Amino acid sequence: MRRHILDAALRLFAHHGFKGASLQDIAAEVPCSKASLLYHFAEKEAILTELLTPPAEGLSALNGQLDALEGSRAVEPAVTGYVGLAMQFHLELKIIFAELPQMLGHPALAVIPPAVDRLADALAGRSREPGALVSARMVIGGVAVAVAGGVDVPPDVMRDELIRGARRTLGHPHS
Amino acid sequence: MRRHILDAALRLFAHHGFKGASLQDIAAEVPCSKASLLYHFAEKEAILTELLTPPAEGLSALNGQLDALEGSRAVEPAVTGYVGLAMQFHLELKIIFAELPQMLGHPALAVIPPAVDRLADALAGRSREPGALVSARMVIGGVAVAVAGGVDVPPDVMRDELIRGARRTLGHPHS
DNA sequence: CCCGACCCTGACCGATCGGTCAGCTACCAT
DNA sequence: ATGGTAGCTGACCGATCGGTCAGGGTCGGG
Repeated sequence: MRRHILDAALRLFAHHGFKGASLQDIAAEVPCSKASLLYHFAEKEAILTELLTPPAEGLSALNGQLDALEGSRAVEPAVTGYVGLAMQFHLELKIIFAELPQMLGHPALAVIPPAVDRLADALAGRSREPGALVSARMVIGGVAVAVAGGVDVPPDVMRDELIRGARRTLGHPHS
Repeated sequence: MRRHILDAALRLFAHHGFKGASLQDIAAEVPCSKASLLYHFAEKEAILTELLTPPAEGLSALNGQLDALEGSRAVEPAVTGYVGLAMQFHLELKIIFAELPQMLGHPALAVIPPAVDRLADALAGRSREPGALVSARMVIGGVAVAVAGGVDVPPDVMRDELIRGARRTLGHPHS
């Protein structure tokens, strides 16, 4: 049941945003009563945090691996790791980008923006040059939008093209 | 006064989303009364449509120019034109990407997603190959996120880096 | 001096929001 | 049979939402 609620909430949050999808909407999608949602979850926000915990942990684990690498050695695993996470959690990613500003208010979600910053640092090859910083942000946003937007290609092709596009963006076309 | 309202609404919509920013919030930001907002604008949504009209018209005008060009000749002006629009309307762009799904419901805003599709087609050099389609979407999202996210570089440097990054993503590094 | 037009506002409306609560049902070990 | 527990729900709550309305303030032109 919790799984059904989370699935329905994931779809609705991704399509209409966190504030745009009401508990009534989620209950109608499950389907169940609104009170049943609040029996399984303490509050509406608890549903969101539980939805975003897996991708947040995935990103945190990726960052842990990337921290061991230095300089440009981190770029390639950062690209493949991020593309993999983005494709696995594409709906969650949509929520994260749409709701990113108000996440700073909720402690449980506040870990995400800094984790994105750490990923950007790895994608930039630990460089502080404006070109590297901008390119890193472009990869983060570009992969997210390409995955979220409806480009109709098979998943394995999409994954390959995302990785190659990201490498080109960063100026590391080889590998 | 209308200008003050639009400015306040632009900031709040960009930070909290359309549904996340209430008329009370906007009135407090202006500052004025909530009733005053609805004297100048028929409804809350009218504020949003008026905010998004200039970037929508700018994108439409850009698409008009790009339609005259064919194949890969459209790529370079598409890149520079889109980067220019993105930097000019970076807050509006944030709203557009966060609120993109529910725009299909409102006729006044429904023109935006197809316009984005036309831009993506130009960025892809009118190609139907998966690689070109994915790269075009990556440029659209990458530029938007890089502009919206707080990369602390001077505007002219940002503009230059965005154009170069987009060209690399598309595999057109020359020019 | 008055009038109409334009701005602006407090008070109010129904609807919907997130959240609470008492109680119903189904099940299971004793 | 019985007591307890887990799952679920309808009814309800205060707060806030977008939106309406009657009226007050402030002008410039006749």
